[in-house]
Amino acid sequence: MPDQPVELTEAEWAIIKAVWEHEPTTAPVIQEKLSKATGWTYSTVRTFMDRMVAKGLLRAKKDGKSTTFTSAVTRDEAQRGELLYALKHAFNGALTPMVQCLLESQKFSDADIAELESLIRARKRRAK
Amino acid sequence: MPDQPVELTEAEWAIIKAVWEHEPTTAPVIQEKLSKATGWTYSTVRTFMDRMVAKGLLRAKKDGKSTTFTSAVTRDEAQRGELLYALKHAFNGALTPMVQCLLESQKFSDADIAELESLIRARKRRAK
DNA sequence: ACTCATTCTCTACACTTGTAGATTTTAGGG
DNA sequence: CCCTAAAATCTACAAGTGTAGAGAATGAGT
Repeated sequence: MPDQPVELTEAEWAIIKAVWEHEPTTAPVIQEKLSKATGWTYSTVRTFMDRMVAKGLLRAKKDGKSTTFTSAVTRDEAQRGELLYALKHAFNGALTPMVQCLLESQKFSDADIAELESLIRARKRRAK
Repeated sequence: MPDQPVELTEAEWAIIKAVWEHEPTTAPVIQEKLSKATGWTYSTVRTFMDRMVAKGLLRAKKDGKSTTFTSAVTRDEAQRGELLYALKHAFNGALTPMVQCLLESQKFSDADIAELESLIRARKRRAK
């Protein structure tokens, strides 16, 4: 588990999502996977990945010709970090207004709402 | 309403929150308000505010000696932007996992949960 | 042992963000 | 009308982020 809340830039999100889906993997593979969506060259992708290793977001193991990368943070940790950032800066740490803002976003379907209700019910059972 | 989703840096959040609380206001006032928490000098605060005007986050009107600033985005817009950013990057646009992640954060009290339930009930009534 | 394609390394550069000093402007009080 | 305190302007710089080219290393096949 990471000591500090995990914070990722936009590019880092793209990279790490690809890594999660393919790990253990290599820079050429990630470049290939992202090239369609981003147009990034090998150099660009590799620079990001090396920087992410330096930050402790990825792990690299050199093996012969090529380098194998794995994630050093889980999807869950990264998601939590992102949410925590929003919570702290935009909502001063208050959860209810945050959820409220979420609910007010027009993009909820009735099915979503139903799902939320069951999430809450489950949560209540667990909390008891 | 802003054309593009509003995105703020950490420093910009600090500034705009102070502006919302005091607007219309001036750079010296904001500096004063933030100096305790941040230690920022007038120059620093003013630089941020000018950049925020350039980005359309604040509005400035020069009047005589000093410049009056007002917000150009509402708290709601900014909050939504932050949430949208998290939703898009961390959750690939899927609301339910986002809420789920939120619910799993240990920081919810029973009262919070109850409040959420009533938010959802309200939302259902509105949606009908 | 040589060559070629793959992969890596190194270097670079522009733009953004965080931070602030130095200097100039200016309005209001004497 | 001049001085001064307050405010503004201008310039700057380090670190971080997005982006990539040029050239070196290396392993696999011949």
